[in-house]
Amino acid sequence: MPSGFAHAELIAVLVAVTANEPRVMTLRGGEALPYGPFESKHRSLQSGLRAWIESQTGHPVGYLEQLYTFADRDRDPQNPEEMNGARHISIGYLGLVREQDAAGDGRPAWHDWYRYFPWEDHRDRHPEMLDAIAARLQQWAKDDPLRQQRAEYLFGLNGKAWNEDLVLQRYEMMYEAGLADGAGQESRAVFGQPMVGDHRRILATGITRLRAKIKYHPVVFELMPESFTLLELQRTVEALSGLRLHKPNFRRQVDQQDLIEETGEMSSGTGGRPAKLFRYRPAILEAQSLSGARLPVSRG
Amino acid sequence: MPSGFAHAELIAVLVAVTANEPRVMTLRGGEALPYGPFESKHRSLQSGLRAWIESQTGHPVGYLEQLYTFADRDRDPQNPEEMNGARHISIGYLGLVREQDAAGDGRPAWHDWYRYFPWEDHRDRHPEMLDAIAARLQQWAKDDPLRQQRAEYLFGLNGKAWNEDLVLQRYEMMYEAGLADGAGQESRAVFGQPMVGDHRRILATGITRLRAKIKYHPVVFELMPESFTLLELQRTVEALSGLRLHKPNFRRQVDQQDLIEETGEMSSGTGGRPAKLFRYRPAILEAQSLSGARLPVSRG
DNA sequence: CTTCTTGTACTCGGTTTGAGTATATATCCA
DNA sequence: TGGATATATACTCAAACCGAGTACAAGAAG
Repeated sequence: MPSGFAHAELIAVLVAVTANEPRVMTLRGGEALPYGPFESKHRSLQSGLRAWIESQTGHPVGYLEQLYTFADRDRDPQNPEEMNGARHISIGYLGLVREQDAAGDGRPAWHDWYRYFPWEDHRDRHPEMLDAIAARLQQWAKDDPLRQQRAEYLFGLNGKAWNEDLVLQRYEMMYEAGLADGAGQESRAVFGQPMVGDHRRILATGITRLRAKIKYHPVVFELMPESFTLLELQRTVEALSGLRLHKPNFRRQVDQQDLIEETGEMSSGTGGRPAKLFRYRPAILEAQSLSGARLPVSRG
Repeated sequence: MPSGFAHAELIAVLVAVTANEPRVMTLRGGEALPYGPFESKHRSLQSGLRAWIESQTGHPVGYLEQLYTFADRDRDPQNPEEMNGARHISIGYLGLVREQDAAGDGRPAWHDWYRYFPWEDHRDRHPEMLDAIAARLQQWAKDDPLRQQRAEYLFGLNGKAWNEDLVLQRYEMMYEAGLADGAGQESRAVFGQPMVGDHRRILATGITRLRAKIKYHPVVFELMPESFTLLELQRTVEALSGLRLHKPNFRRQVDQQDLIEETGEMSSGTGGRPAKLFRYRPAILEAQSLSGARLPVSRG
């Protein structure tokens, strides 16, 4: 087999938010992400994947973005022989689909993504699991000040602030420390549900990307129904970020962006005062930047 | 050839900044980016590519990041038969190397990247070429209000502000309009030096990524020598972003980030008052975020 | 010693952001 | 019927940040 040839496939992190929980599409009882070889009939990977996903979920993909190409040599320790010398390449994609209506005929299974990363949900309480993780990490790092410092930073220990964007880096440190996968040292407890091969890492990559993206690009709306209340929008962002947001400020931000408009209708009250319904305004192309970082430009 | 097998290679956008000009490494007299099949001997793509680059340039790569995987069917219209059915995949990387000392023995050629995108340099004047481009675009869009609006947004026409981050989107629109490549309609002038296949698009992807990245991650320092003055740092950022920055504000920002420290030495005056020399402080891991986007978090 | 060029410190007003308060309008249930 | 409860929505206020500009310091060049 000539060098330069490889076995290549697509793998997708498909996200939906239902009932304020972020969900991800899985196979094999939740232990694998959907994947498959790509067909050559479509012009671009993007369009081929889009068609495939729609056939699988029965729903159009609102947003699709390439995530990362995974190609390290020891990716899949399960069958190293099968590919007789060729490298194994997976091109990962992140896709957002609108709320799926209760799992359809049931083949694709959607699972709460916090099942795989329980320590990432800081909406209602500080996850207790974090204390156990911190203890194990501290032991792992006890002879290495750099590791300690990094653990503090990544996991918000010793008064450091929690940064919701560091999903992948946290997972990688846990993996290194043997807390993520039973493969190496199987005696001790492992945190979060494992997945096949490196699928959990790929999922972490997807979550990381999405958490970063919602801050400066209005992709959340790809997860919302046609019309929604401001609180529903907020709950969706909270579900993704794993944080509770400050309601008045959230509203103000959304308002300033000019991304939504009233539909004129009201929500059919689910317990409190009815709320105005809004719809997304594909605001003059994707011109908006939900708070783009700035350089100190000079005029003249 | 079974579906799922593909011809795979690496392609690199290698950037350095010399004499306040952003340069990119090229082959074939500046018409191609460096590329090649990957070797299987290294554990990860990253480490293999790193070794390869260092052997080519004679310099260590400071920063290396995966860019994008290009795999569309009609990527390389030059030799569609050669791969008998297998798809052609290129995994693109962005690499930053420190100032190369005057091109060494000359094999790898470094070229100012504005040679390929002359309209992207707004440091000293509004590029005249933009007017010609605007005219051609306006004609191309004259029957389509959406195209018009998008052109205004992308190219800062009719009083709209110029956004330096939209390099790739601008290039893609020009490509669509037939302004980027002589292949389609060869009669009219084409803007910027073309490259082989889709290499120019890949370069645009790299520039886009880098311009976005310098705003929230301190990667600029990978392009700087050991010690440098604040103005040198500013000039480097300006070279990359294609903008002039406001000096006092730039200094304030850099100061606040706590990313650099004085070396104690002074610059050997190149014309004016000597400046303090600074060095990068690998500030407590990559904890810094040069102005991270915020969500309106709530406490409690 | 004057002018040029670059470096460095400071000011000032407008905008954004974090945090909190007050009030409106529904449903639920005793 | 009339709280209690839950949600919706409008304001306030101070701190931080940012864009823009000014003033002055210090070496180099003529």
